[in-house]
Amino acid sequence: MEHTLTISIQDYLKNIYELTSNGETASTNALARRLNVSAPSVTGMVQKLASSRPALVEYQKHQGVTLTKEGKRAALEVIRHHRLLEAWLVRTLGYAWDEVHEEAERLEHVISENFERRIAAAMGNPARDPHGELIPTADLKMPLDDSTPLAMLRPKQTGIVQSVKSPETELLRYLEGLGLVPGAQIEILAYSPFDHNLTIKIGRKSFVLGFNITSRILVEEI
Amino acid sequence: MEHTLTISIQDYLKNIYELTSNGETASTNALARRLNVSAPSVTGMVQKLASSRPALVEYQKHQGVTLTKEGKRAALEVIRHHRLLEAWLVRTLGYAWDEVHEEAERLEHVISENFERRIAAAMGNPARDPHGELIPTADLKMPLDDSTPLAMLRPKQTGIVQSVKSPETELLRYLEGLGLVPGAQIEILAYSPFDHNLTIKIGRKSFVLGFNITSRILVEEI
DNA sequence: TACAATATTTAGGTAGACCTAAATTATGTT
DNA sequence: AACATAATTTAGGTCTACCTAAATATTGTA
Repeated sequence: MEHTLTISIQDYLKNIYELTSNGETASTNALARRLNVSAPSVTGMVQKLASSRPALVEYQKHQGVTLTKEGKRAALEVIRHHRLLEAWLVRTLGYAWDEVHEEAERLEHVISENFERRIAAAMGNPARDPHGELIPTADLKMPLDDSTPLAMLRPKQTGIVQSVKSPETELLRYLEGLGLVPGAQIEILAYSPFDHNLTIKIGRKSFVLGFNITSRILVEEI
Repeated sequence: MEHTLTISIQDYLKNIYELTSNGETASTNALARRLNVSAPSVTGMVQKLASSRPALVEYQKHQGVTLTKEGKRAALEVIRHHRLLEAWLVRTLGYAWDEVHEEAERLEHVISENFERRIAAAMGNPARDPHGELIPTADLKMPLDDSTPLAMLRPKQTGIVQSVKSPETELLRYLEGLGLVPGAQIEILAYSPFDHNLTIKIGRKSFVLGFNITSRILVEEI
């Protein structure tokens, strides 16, 4: 029952997990974009994953892909590795939160279960990575997330930043400069309905962010 | 001038380095055995490495392989990664000295220079790994090793164990049980010329080891 | 020095993960 | 409802790193 999952396959599963977390299927094109691979390559791989036994994905021509139970487990394993590694790199090697992604991206595929257990234990089994993202538990369940996208908040509402979903170094640095990091208290000052810009206050500073950014930040309303 | 060295190539170079450290060329068969690969596969890869520009190995049909300057640099880089990782795993994650090899074997190919620098600095740039093997310096020179194989010592001689060259968990555990680890003080009690067995004393215990083992242990004579 | 044993290489394939170009299916308008 | 556009798949390759079987060198020894 044990597959040997290649690095490529692990990457496909991880990305399918992320694309389907909203309940929709993952399209060939969307996957191709994320994986930096051509669309035909995705079709081929997805066909293979669907016909492997046990199947890792559910797939109907032209209908997009979803993960099977086995595929989801494997995806969560990779995501757990990734997020634990990010936390580990920040906490024990002094990496900045914007430089861990790339390193974790390569390490996630090669660490043993032993390594995983050891870093998790050494950190006291953290619930979130440095970007505030939830870390799947050791038995591979993704904890419930009760946060809302910052983009949904309106003037007068306040919240605490939970997580920032982005692998882009530049954006992360920019947000850090604004103080917009997990844990920060924010208040919405204004909303412009046409461009979906929000004016946000943190401490005494305030600034305006577009939907592009606010949709990628999750907050806990208070 | 920057090659992209695949994991396979890195493994070839590392093993060629080790096989040629005695000044001889590395034979196709010896490499095949170490890499767990067929002899024809080695021939093919070695031809490729010899004709790449810049060439990573020197190779003449039927004459075995040696590393070029570039190949040696690349090999030392991998070996530095490996040994730093072993030290890191033991020191910060509490791995036992006999379980680090396998983990380091996979991680060595994917860590960044940034990661390498950080763990080296965090450990204060250690000179040796947990097996006592010398770690190539940051500028990729292998420090001189003034130690002698234990197998060369004769009764009355004493020394301090420097390193144990073996990836085998069982042997390492066995030696640890005997107290034969880097740093241990030893004295030779007896030598049998026919089978090359040595009787060795550590603390109050003494035991007999065959050439197979004594040739893989390096000591500093005192 | 000749020849068997051993080491190495050549020849011809395979599997995985890609790619481009061309064909097909879906979709969104008008 | 028809058709252009976009999304997806099929067809046909490539490249890397393997493999086995067969051919060829090298070597040690009779």
